[in-house]
Amino acid sequence: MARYQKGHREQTRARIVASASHMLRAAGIDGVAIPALMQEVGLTHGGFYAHFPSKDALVAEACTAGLTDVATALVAIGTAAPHGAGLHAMLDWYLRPEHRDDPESGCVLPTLAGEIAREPSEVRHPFTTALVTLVDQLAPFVHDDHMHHREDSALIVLSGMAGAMLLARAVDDPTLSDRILAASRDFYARAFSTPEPDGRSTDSAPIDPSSGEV
Amino acid sequence: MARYQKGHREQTRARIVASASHMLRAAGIDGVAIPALMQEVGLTHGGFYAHFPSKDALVAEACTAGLTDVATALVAIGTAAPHGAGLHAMLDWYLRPEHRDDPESGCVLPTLAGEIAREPSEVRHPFTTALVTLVDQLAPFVHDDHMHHREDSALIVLSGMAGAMLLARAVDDPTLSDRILAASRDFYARAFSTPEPDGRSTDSAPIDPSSGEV
DNA sequence: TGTACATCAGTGAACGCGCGTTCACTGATGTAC
DNA sequence: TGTACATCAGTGAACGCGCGTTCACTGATGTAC
Repeated sequence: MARYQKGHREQTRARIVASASHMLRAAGIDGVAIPALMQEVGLTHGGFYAHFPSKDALVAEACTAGLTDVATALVAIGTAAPHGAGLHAMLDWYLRPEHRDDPESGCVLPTLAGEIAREPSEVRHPFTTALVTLVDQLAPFVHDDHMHHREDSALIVLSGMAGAMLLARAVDDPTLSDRILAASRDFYARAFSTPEPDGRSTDSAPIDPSSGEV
Repeated sequence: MARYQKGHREQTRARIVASASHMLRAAGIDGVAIPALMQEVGLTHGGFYAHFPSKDALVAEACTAGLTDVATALVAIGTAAPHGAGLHAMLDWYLRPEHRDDPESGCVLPTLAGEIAREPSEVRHPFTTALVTLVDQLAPFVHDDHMHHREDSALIVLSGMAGAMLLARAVDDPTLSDRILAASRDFYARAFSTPEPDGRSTDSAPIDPSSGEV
């Protein structure tokens, strides 16, 4: 073995987490085996336990990392949009068919939240912390007349998007799947977009949703 | 072995499907092993393959059965509610904490849809058919000013409820979990309830949600 | 009425397989003296 | 300057285990003649 540069170990660890984060979204927690993961990273499986005490520890970290990635992407898209159109841009980005067809690089919630609910708190606790952070970052982009707390509205939009993507992916019929996404996109945009000074809602032009992965 | 009464075989098959339907919601598809399932039914694992050609075939049938159960329960609750308050009653029933805490007897969507998305069409196709039926049954209870199709509104409510339950179960913090459920309940009730003749929406009294399992 | 055989739901040992995890080992470099 | 040893990321055989599935068998009953 070649001698390693400083920080090599940390880099390897980060590569394991990044690969795991993508493989978990694609195949689910039970669908990812340590040997396959380490092969993807370019190492042999034995080395895994030099970096993580158990598969659960890796799952906890990879899920959290995936959720943080979504948060970053959503905030970037909301911020890049014209003033008042941030939520609309986020909805367009999240609920587009390309996202549905690429779960590996997409939001963690539709792919993994169902399994996370059955994981030990070692996984669920850091996941919860990351989710709260995501909700806090979403809140400034969400408007609602009736709610006192923007975080409530952010929770509703986030769970609504996740639920729509969940069903759109589970369903066998492409037409129905597209319809779930389109109907939800329109609905949440109408329900939560910032009203213009004159009182109408902002049905602003859609933002180009073709930018890269989460 | 005792000789069997007429229809015994069909009854055994139905018992396997019913047990599987509950066990799958509790532990996920990968979390249910054929030996454990057959033990639950009171038989040995070898007999399984006299009833089903494979685990996938059972999963397809059990998921569909679970979804049909939810449809039946929701329609019963919506129908029993006072006129115009059906959706409100369904939301109260679906999004209550007791449902969150008893996934085994609850809706299939938050527990299994994420895994179903990765299953072969042998599973996804019958699931889709059952979902369409559920949406058609929900549609009469849903009202919306903006949409032309009630089925779109029903899809939105259903995916919104599933998404809220998905996150409420994944999260580690009971207060946050309750908050997700309560906020979604209020929001969808406001957004989709039938308007009264005078134009106000029906914020009717909550229906007793203490009735049995799905 | 008696005997031989078919039926049929269920049994349980056995199969190959891949999993998570452990551990003795490798081999290139850094450090002590 | 030379030698002995420590360090350290990674290797790969091996462990016990439980999975989905197969299959020869059981034993009580129904049916043919």
